[in-house]
Amino acid sequence: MKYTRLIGTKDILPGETFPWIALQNILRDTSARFGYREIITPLIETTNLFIHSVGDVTDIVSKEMYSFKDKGERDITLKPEGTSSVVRAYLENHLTDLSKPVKLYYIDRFFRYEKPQKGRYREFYQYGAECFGSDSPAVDAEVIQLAFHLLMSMGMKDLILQLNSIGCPSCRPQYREQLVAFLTLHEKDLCSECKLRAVKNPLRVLDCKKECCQAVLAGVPITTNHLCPDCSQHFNTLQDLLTVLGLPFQCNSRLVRGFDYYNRTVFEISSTSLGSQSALLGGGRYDYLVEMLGGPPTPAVGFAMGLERAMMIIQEANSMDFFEPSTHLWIANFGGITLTESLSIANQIRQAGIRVEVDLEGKGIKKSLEAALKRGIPYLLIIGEDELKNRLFTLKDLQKKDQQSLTLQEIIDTIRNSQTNPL
RNA sequence: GUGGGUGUAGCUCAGUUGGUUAGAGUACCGGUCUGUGGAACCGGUUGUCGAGGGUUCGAGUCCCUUCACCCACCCCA
Repeated sequence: MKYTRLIGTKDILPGETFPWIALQNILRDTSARFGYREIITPLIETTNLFIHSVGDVTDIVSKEMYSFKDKGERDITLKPEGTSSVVRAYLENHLTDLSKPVKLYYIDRFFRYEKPQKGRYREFYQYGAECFGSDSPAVDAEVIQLAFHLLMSMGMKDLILQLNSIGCPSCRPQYREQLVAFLTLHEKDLCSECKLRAVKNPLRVLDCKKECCQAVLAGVPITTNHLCPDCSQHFNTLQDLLTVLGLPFQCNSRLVRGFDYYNRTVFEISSTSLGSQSALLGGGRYDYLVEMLGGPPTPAVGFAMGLERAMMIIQEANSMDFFEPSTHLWIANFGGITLTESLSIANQIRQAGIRVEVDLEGKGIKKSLEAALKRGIPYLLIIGEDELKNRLFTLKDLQKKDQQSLTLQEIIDTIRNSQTNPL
């Protein structure tokens, strides 16, 4: 094979595209039901945007970005995540002037230089929702409600919501201090990576899965015990709201996120029916990011969902019905004038919204019959010289196995009125 | 980045202790068949046996290297 697809990329083939589109339809429809509006941002951004928003000590920025210089010597990066771009566009296009809260969503593709495995690619699709301009816990609750609504519209079950609060600039420093003190005390028992994390990004130590670290973490100071009164109240109100809304959750004091811009609420929804790559969706509050990127103080909440993993669950559970439009009518002909006429008649029938294909090689009835049956096409139209004489064509119903001589209009009516393969 | 598994036709797979020109099914194309049912029969195309090197008179088979895919770790969605 001379050319092959790049590692970690995927072709979506005929037969697979329609489930994707159907999934996107669900995402758009559900988002609209919550008042979210779609935003489309460029695939590329300046590299600094991600360094400043996601954080330069995160794995994504430090080793997973597709970055390059363009011919104008500009530093450019293929988007590794969506929130940074949305915030940039929100500021650059003065969406700050819209009445708050501003609710946006995106369906986009992103790039991360990671080792591919099940449900994870280097080029991947994400849906994301972002809500700007309110620090009310009701926004957190509604965003989580949207997340559940989306997943359930896809027919998903076995969902687990994990919830935590990681505080704000007025309470996190103190917590961080205690955490670092604790980690320093137990430094010798931590794994080599966590020894580094303890200095650079101590919160990340909390979700290390290594046994040695887990043992140490048994006695670790817990974020939710160190929240300031405002954060604490915010977190409690959110939990009350979720309870009232009937959204089941587990508080997990070890839950943290991989991006630096989060504060207060963080959450993750996973599915027990996935293997190791079980996280379907994750997000949280980022009240300081807009300001960090040069905008006015603007509290915000959001989450992102990986669509490959969602597709895997949907397909395994067979939980969505996909309808791919397929051809209604195949036209058999005998070449020459009958082929020319077939092309012309096909277009007349298409005007009525019917999906028509013509035997472009004029190989006669037998071959067309086989072709139509092989493709599962329900109707076959025969256009030969006999038919052309009196403009009465032979329409075969391949399911009922009968045929009749009809005018063009009668053919259109017959196909439109049939229940198979609707328009 | 680390570890394990797998690579033979578009797809599913045979291929003996190393032995001639690498096979089957399926798919695809053509014919029987220039106006009627998914068939049947006949014929045809497709492989650098993942790639490179080594051992050998001889390698799909043994050895080394490498690449890709799958799975797990890491990380993330």
